[in-house]
Amino acid sequence: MREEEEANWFARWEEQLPSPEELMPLSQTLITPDLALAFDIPTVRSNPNPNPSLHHHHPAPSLHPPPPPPSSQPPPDFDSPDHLTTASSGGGAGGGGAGEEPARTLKRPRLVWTPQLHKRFVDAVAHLGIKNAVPKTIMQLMSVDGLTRENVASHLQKYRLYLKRMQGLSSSGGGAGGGAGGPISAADAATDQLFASSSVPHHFLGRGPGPEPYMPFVPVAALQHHQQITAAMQQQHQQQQYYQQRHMGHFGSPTGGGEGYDHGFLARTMPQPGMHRMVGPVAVGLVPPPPPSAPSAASYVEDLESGSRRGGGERRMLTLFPTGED
DNA sequence: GATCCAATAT
DNA sequence: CATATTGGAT
Repeated sequence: MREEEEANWFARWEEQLPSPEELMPLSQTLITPDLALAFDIPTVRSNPNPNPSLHHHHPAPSLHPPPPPPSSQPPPDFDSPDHLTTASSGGGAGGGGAGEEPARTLKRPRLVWTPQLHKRFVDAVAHLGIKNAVPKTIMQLMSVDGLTRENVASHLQKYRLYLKRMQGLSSSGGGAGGGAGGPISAADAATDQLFASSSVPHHFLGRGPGPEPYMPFVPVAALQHHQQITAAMQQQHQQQQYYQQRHMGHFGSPTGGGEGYDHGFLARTMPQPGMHRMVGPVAVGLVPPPPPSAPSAASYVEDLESGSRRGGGERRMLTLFPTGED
């Protein structure tokens, strides 16, 4: 019964995990020093990112915004491509960038909730239970560096609306896609793309207060590290995407086949075949405080997927959703 | 004071 | 439309 369901859930979960190959392909290569410096993330989220023994490539974009002490220069981050409009800073400039003052007055670019991020979000909420799923907690569980409570709060707000909407809708189609392929698939309005694509934990709907159903435990793998996701990572891509979206209708995706865009970055590490792919919560030194009646497992952790799936024909935004649900 | 939440602004 | 920001309430 319920256990079975959960078991399935788990199974599916694993299936969704990205394969080692998809793991960290690009990523930091695009991070510009500017960007790195630009991120002045005040939050005290830990990010001891031990950085896996990556190849020569530099440590992950752990854009740890170390409070730039006055006497500090941008780390010699190897040469990186410029661009990435971080803003217009200065005026002009162009060229080079120049002013290096870390500008505390920098504003971070809008966070873009990619399916990957959203998934983390949903999983976190699911594991926390509606009760404990408040921005702060969610944020902590997500362990995404750079993510702020406000970011989560905002998204949560929308997410709740989505759930609510879904509650009232059970089978009648209102109009949108008309077809109901399932209880919730009806919602394919452009609005829900993100949400619709992600699996909504059943207990969410129609569920009020009450003890949480308990999610499957997650053995806290004391495994090594997995790359910590940083909002910055997302942001990089986000920026590009956002930019392109705004300025170009679609991406230059070769119709028909040319993929040409698979960022499967944001990966999780630990390809150990045959072993469960659970990773420990990144924040090893900062495990979220056990909420009053928190779900047993403090670390649920989950995966990230590569967002490259264009089925052939669909002209949705690029990082639409991959999860090939059943 | 912190944080949640809903509303509102960009 | 998706996020950010603000304001009121807890």
